[in-house]
Amino acid sequence: MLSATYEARAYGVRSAMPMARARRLCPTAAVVAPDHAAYRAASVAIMKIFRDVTPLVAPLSVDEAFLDVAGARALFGSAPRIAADIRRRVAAEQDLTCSVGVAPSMFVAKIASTRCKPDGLAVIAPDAVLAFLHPLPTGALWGVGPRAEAALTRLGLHTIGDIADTPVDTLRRALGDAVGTHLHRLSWGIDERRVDPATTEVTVGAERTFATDITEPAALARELLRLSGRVAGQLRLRHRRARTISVKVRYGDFRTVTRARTLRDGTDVSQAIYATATDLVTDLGLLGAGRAAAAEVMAVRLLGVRAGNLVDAGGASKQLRLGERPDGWAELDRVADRARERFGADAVGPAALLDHPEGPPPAPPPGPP
DNA sequence: TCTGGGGTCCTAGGACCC
DNA sequence: TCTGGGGTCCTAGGACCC
Repeated sequence: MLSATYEARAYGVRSAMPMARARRLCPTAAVVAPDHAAYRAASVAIMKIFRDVTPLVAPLSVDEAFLDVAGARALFGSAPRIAADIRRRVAAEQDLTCSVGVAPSMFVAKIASTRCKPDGLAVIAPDAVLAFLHPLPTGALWGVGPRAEAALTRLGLHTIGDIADTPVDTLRRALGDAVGTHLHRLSWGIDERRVDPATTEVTVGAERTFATDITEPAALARELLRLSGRVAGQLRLRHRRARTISVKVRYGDFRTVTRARTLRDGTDVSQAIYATATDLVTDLGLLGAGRAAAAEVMAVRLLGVRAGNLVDAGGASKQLRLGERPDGWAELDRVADRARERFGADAVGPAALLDHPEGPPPAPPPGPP
């Protein structure tokens, strides 16, 4: 399940909850199929409203962004005034409510907006920051999840004020250097991060949880091919290439492992990513000749492919090494991209992914298409 | 209560180099 | 020949966020 209304949340329904459980908790709930295209369109529209105010917009997700309005005040009035105007425009143009936190720093604005949801406006003036923060529970801090909260509780710390009154070395011992130092600074309202509109992705990935656990090598290989194609497509869309390919496997018992390999050159080629991913999964004993005896093969619940160490694709194609010949896979991707552009996402795809439940495994990596 | 899918960042150990 | 320290890169795992 993707999300839940506040009425459903009153029954204990949360986002990311399995559908069956959500229905159990709230049998009267209406279930609506998601419309991702509509969400994307609304997202683009509200981000444009933000950019009408300032170029310093850092999107946090489809429906959230940080805005630095310091320079916009001369034009549009005080920060609270700007916030109210944005809320009005979003309501008028998109028929959506939104919550806005106004504060001297990003993390205080974030906490403020969280606490005035839904459809609220919270303004925390600079001299009110500590009075606002210190009574809040430690879990309200951005970056304090269940684990860190438990560790803080073991130290007898329950509020942000408690963190502020604790020596930073105590926090570092309990939570690690980075987190300990960071939380202590936040507890005093110190956050030097600036709104940076130029952030680019560090990794691109795709993963899938199976409805039922998979043991069939052919099915695993097919999914690997599909995921590799999606990742490569995202890379080409962003004009990026990846040097590191990693796979993620979650077994039936929820144990999760990752394996990664860094290549000499960055790639955005479906087949290259698929070949590397296949190698990594083979090394785990799930595919190929080294596959463990059938009885020992763990059922796989989730399979993922991720591309990291991204570099700009630039204009030039990959340097061919001595004795190396272009193999046609990159050209195949380009042709397929153009076909999908014209005829839709499902226009072309690997034959191995055609809809036959027990189809043959995809072609092995090497060899021209 | 058995847990989506997209990400970010941190830690820790090992290899390698100066 | 041995030793130390620092920096960088890579890999694996884990916490956390929306």
